[in-house]
Amino acid sequence: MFTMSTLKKQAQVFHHGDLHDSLIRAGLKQVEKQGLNSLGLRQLALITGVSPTAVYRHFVDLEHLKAEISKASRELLGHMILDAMNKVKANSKRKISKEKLWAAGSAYIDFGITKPNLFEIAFIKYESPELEKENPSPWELLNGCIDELISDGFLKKEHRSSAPIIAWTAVHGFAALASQGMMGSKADVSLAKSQVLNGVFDSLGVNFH
Amino acid sequence: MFTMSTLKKQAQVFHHGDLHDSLIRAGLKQVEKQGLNSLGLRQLALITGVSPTAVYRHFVDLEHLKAEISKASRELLGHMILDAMNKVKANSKRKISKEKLWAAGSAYIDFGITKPNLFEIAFIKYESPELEKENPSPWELLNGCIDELISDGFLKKEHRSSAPIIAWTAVHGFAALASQGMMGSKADVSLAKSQVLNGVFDSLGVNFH
DNA sequence: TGTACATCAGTGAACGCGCGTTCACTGATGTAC
DNA sequence: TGTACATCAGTGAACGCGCGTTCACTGATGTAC
Repeated sequence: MFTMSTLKKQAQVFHHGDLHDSLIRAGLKQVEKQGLNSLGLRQLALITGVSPTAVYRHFVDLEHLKAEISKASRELLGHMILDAMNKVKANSKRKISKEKLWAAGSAYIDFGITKPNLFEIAFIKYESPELEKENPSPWELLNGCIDELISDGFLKKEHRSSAPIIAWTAVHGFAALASQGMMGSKADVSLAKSQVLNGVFDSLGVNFH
Repeated sequence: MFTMSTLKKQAQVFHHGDLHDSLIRAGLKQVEKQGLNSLGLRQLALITGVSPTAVYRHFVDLEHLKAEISKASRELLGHMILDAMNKVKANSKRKISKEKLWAAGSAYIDFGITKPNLFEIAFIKYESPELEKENPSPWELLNGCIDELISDGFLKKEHRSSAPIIAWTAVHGFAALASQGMMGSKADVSLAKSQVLNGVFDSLGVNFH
């Protein structure tokens, strides 16, 4: 009880100290739970426990705030891909670049399925000139995979330019469609997912199994 | 001048006669030009030259109207695919199922690139229980292509179940990303497009060239 | 170490706006006799 | 063929609401001397 009120008092200090990031985090939570259309400046300020006006100290307008939330969502996706890749453990006898690509694609798709609203905001259109690139970037992680595939001798060099596009579009398309529930039941989704990932490897001329 | 005023008078009759379809057409035009967020009930009524209340004679609410516009957009996509397929002319010496699949995929992608806002609304989530299936349906056209590919002997029967999913996700993913301008310049897009379509044929085990 | 003061990061009230929807209504159309 | 009347498809005014943004402000913090 005492602790609670102490915490509350801390939350009510005049200077928030971390409002910029807090707003972005609140935005991610709000979108994930209530969908993209529920994202508003007043709504976000309310959740964060701050007046609407305070937002303008950190973002020029709602558009810019949304753009940053979108970027944060892409970074979340990047982290999930990275984690999945890192879980593929090296083995002195085996080269793991193929497994890493599979894991990356699988994580991308899972993000779309399990967090459809975050997936949606990650790829909205917006105009915000002065935005740094996301880090980690899903696109760059994918390109890293492709490079490894080549240096391990699994992928032909002449496929270097087309490989990332082929992999990205297939996996992105699947994630987009599945996140809208257009791929049927859970079992259907699971089967279709492995079909698509196998399809990617086939079109890269890499034998996964 | 006289004709103009006659037309205007006709437009001002009390009974519109075609309001249901007019609203959907107005919706498509509005979305294409001004984007999905500009779609409102009042806005649509204004464009159509009718009071906001009149809309409720034909749609239970805005959600249902949006769902019908979305469906109409999918049908537009279906028509573009169908037209592209029909332009592939039969030749007594050649079987054209491969060319038709290529044309279908190409048309799907072109729709995403040239009409990004219509592409967006075609695949939004919505809840509308009592909606007939779109006709022509892009998904069914694709499946027709696959069947032809098999009966022409180009595609193995064991690929029947995975083929449409592989083709759809790749083409849809490309269209979605390109429609957001994430594929770079026009030349990049054109190159990437043929890489993706070739990738689809490769993963189906069909040699296009 | 204490004080004056500039700067920073918030508040609270108010703005105009356009939205979706409801209400009571009315003009136009179609139908039965 | 004309008339009475039910039904259909619109109108116009009003509702409450929440939105993004602006304004003048104030409390908290950091810094120079």
